[in-house]
Amino acid sequence: MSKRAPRPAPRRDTAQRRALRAAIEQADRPLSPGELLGAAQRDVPGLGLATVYRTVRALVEEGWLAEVALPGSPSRYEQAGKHHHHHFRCTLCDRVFEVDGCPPDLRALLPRGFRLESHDITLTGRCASCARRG
Amino acid sequence: MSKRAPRPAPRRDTAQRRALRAAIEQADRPLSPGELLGAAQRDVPGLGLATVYRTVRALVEEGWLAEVALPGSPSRYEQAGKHHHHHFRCTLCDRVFEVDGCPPDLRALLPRGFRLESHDITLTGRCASCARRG
DNA sequence: ATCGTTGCAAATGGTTTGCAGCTTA
DNA sequence: TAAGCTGCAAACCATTTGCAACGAT
Repeated sequence: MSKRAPRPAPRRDTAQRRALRAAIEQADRPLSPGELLGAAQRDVPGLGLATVYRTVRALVEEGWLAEVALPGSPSRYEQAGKHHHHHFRCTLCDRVFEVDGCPPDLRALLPRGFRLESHDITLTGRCASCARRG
Repeated sequence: MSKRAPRPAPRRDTAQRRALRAAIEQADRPLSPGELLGAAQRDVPGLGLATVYRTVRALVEEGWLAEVALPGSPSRYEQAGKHHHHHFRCTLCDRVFEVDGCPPDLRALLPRGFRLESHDITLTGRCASCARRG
C-alpha cells in the first residue's frame, strides 16, 4: 500500500510565524494576505509576502487557520474551529466581518438528485462605520 | 458638471459575438470563459480567449449578460434578467447550476448598524449525474 | 552542523491590454 | 474608407515556487 502523506514536516518557531499568529489572534475579523502582511510587519519589518502565503498555507493544513473564500474578492483567513457562521463584505472599505446565524432549509433549494456538501453565504453592503459615514 | 460615461461605443455584429451569444443562449447553466471559448469555437474555430473576455465584458456592460462570481472558483456567466436565484457548484465536474428559491430573513443575520445591499449563496456538492456515478 | 525557513525574484494561472491587420457598416 | 474588432503576445494581479542565505534546534 502507498504511504499516506506522513504529516506535514515538523515546524520551527520563528519570529515571522509568531507575528502572523498574533496578528490573526488579535484581529476581530478575517484578514487578507495583504492585511496580514501589514499587521505582522509591525513585529517583523522585513517580512515578505511569500512568507505570509507559505505560513498561511501551513496553518491551514495544520488546522489552526480557516480560509474564507469570497465571490469576486481574494480570500481572507480566520482562526479555525469557530462555530458555523457566514460573512459580510463592506463595499466601501472592503473589510470582511463574521455574521452569526444561518438560514434553515437550504437543502430545500437543491434540484432533484443533487447532493449538498456545504454552502457559503456572503452578505454585501455597508458595515456599521461606513454606513454612518456615507 | 462632468460628462457621464456616454454609453459604450456602438457595437458591430461579428461572427465571434454571434457565436458567443448563441453559446450562452443554448447553455442550460452559467459558463466559464473557457467553456464559452470551447462552445463558440465550434462556430468560429480561430476564436481567441481575449475576444471571449472582451465580449463578455461588453455584454455585461450592455446588461445582456450577468456575472456569476463564486467563492474560490472563476466566474461564470449567464443571461441577465432572470428572476432572483442562486447557484450550485459540483465538486466533481466543476460545473455550476442555477438553483431556485432563496431563504427569507437574511437581513436578520446582519450585525447592528450594517446595511445590506445584496447577498450570494453558493451551494456545493455533487450534481445529479456526479452523485449517481460516485 | 543540520535542515527547515526566509526573502527575493522568477514562474504561474486567470484576466487584461497594446498593437497591427482585418472587417463591418 | 474609417472605426470598431480580432488574434497574438506582452502585461497584470494574486499566488506559488526555485534558490541561496539564514537561523532554530
